[in-house]
Amino acid sequence: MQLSSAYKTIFKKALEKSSLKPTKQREHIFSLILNKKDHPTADEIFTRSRETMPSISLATVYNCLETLVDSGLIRQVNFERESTRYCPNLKPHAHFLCKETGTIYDIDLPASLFDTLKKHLPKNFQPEQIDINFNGSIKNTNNHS
Amino acid sequence: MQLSSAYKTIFKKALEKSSLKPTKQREHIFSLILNKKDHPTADEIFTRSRETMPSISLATVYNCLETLVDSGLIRQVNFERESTRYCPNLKPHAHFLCKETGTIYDIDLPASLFDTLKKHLPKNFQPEQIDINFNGSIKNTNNHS
DNA sequence: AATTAATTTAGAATTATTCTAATTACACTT
DNA sequence: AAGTGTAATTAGAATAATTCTAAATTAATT
Repeated sequence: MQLSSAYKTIFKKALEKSSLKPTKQREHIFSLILNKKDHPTADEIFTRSRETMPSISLATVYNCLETLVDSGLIRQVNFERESTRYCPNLKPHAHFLCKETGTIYDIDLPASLFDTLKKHLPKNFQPEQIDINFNGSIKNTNNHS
Repeated sequence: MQLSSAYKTIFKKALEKSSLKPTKQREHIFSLILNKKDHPTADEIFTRSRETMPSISLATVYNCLETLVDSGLIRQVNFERESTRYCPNLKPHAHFLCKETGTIYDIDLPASLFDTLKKHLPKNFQPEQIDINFNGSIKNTNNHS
């Protein structure tokens, strides 16, 4: 579980901007989320972390995730009141939850669509974040051959 | 806390469609949400219910809310993992959470915008629901007079 | 080496929600 | 009107994700 040197720089810069330290644990968790982009929960991240860093605690996982989110390195994804999941994709996108499998898919969207959305707000409303969540199912496309 | 006769019909029809009964408790909670459209939590609804129906239990409030949502009479609103809130507005709209006051605002959106969003999904993705949540702050518009 | 501040840690506490099992209400039959 | 069966309500226990607390560790600085 290694961070490429490019991401290592991004990681350090982002944390230093808020005068936070690029610790082993923070880097470990960040690399884990980057290398398997499957929207894991804190608990899943905890389990995966332990494989290569057996001494890490669940509280640390929560702490690190919070600092990574605050530093803008990852995003939170929430569907209803399910466990919070984490996403390293920072491009403008929405999420689609398949009700049958529980899988979350990233749906890329043009930035213009977010602009259009913002235009529907009253002038004095200043959005910091916009979450767009679909949920539904994924149709089987067998071609009856 | 009375349901208008128009809403009473809607209420009964919606429940009967899923062969559920239009009980006193269900009607009470529905009317409460309709008459004060402020996105209350289950616990707030519980407190308000007790004022006029002191024997109702919290479990019943949760049960009733679930049946009302399933019957399509109200919608759930979730921001992060905060308590679920409930909304009687069934028109296409988004929600804006003001981080300073905690107030949730309905943001009306044209149905066409939801259609546009759907067009960005892969063809075999079938959305049942689309949630759009803004959060941010509301700028003070004093005119320095 | 000593001091300080930040981070990590284990485990307890919190809190919204769901579950369980008993009771009540109600429609339908006799 | 009494009995039966099913759905709904109820109180309280259980669950589960997350946050809190206080102690221990780490790392940087004097």
